[in-house]
Amino acid sequence: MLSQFKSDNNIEFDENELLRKLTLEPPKNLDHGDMSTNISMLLSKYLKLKPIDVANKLLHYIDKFPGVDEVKVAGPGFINIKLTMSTWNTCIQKILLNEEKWDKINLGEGKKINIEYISANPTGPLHAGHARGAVFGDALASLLKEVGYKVTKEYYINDAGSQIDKLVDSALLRYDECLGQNIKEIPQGLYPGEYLKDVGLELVNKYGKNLKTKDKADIFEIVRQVSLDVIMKIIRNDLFRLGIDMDVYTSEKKIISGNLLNETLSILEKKDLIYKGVLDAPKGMNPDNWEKREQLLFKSTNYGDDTDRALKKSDGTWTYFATDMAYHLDKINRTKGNLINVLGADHIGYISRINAAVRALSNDNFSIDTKICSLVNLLEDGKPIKMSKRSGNFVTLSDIIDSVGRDVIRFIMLTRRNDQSLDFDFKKVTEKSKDNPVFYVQYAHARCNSIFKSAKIKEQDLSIEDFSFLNTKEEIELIKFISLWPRSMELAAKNHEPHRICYYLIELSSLFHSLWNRGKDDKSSKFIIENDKKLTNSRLCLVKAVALTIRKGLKILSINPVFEM
RNA sequence: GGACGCGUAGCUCAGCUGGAUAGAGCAACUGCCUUCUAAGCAGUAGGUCAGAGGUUCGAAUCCUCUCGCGUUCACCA
Repeated sequence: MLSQFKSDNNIEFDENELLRKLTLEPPKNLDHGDMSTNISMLLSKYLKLKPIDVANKLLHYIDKFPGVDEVKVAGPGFINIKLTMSTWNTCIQKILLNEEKWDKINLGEGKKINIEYISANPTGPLHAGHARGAVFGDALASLLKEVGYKVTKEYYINDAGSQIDKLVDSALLRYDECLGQNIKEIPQGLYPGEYLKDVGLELVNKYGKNLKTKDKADIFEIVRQVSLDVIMKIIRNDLFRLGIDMDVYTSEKKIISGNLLNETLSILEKKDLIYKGVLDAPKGMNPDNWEKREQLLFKSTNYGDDTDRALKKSDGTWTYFATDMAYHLDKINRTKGNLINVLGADHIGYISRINAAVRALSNDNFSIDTKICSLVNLLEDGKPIKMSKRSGNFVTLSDIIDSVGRDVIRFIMLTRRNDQSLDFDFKKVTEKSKDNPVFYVQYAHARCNSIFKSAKIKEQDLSIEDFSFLNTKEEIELIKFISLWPRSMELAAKNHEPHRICYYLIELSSLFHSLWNRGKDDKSSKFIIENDKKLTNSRLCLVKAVALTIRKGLKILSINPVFEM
């Protein structure tokens, strides 16, 4: 159409440039028709005419397209297109004939993508803060899978480093305790949590008193392994209860003992990205507190970081960042595609160096998108819940699952953009009202199901033929909204923003509830009309399409649909 | 002091990557259960999108500066 228009008007413009800026999408306001385009604004520059006049020129090009009912110029020069009623009726038919496939989009094209999330230290059970990253990462993973990526869900176990020494010491204390020794108070700096009693018990079960007779250095590895086994079992169980199943658990210790650090180093060396040097004190810091040390450094500033980063400590051992680089090289090698990290708000300062690392190690072939999940404030009826890590008195993920259930946690934590902090109020999230979106969406689905029960027909027994009976404004609006589902999913996936799925479902539910209530004031608007089988059938098909879409959305969020409430 | 994020209705938040009159829920006020589930619906009221500039046909959205809030800042992990 563009080239036709070009020659007709004898003008020149860059079609690619235009197509990039061109929009053809359903407008916010449904009164503006079904599709809307800004093409006349874009062309007005070349034609040296007002957008409105351009639009009027364009009208007769557009109304020749099939399925177009009416074309109007509006506002500053938008061209609004109204599609014929039958377009929408066939739309519902297509949906029901291809229940599984009608919304398939192939954004990922089978490309691999690796998403690392949770990666909580294996020193204790998961707590509330972990829950958000866990749910977010998991929903994002299944969303990406849904749109055609090959997704690997990965957990990095930080089973090396000083926190493991602390863990071993804490475990040995509990071991003594299990052997009947009075351990009194847990010393400062060790992990006080009760869960370590299980580790002590396991050590006694496996080794009896035998560990007592040996040097600490000799038993370190044994205790370390038993502690990790017990705690990772707790963590996996917490994740299982949240409905999360990771594909890969990677051990930091294995990364260190393998050859990856050397590989990393040689890649950086070849690219001239490492040097021995001394870092300057950060701006604003008192230079008296600054100790100058010569270290092996990575030139992350070449990739936009504010300062270069240490790979080795001054005593020559690797930094955490160095092993993390090696780990990311490992992920790049395995994935040969882009990476995603889901981290907590306290890792904000880490983003730019890991970006630099991935770009350097992948030769700029791949990139990493770091999603930061902001803080979760736990509240009980508006008042903050006090937690103290010191006393081991903090709310665990397991506690939350016990009190509100998995579906509520998942939905609430996803009904917010990841970079916004989130209030999680135990009282509010179990409330059953519109204030609580979980029940709102579930209720819509339960109502769908209830209609089929009243009609004494099963979803799969509906006849999918004639939908010309669906013609009220509200029905068509609902069909239109359902047809937007693949687009919503695509946008959510492209932007790595699973919260959009939640908001879509809430809006869909709202439209459905509204349609339902119409039948209260006006009996002819009910879904089931006693003596009109055809009308009833087509309306039930619409209900089915709603139910299908809600289920698809909930499936991505790993939330079970409810059939009765 | 630097980095990153946030600032939208009294409160909690969306806003489709630059579109038309900025939207939901809660709280307030009006209505709707003999009816396919009222855990719901319809309506009223509530806004200088923190502030000031800039980019253009057009800005809550992009850029710059200012203010406020949050997270963070060397060999920890």
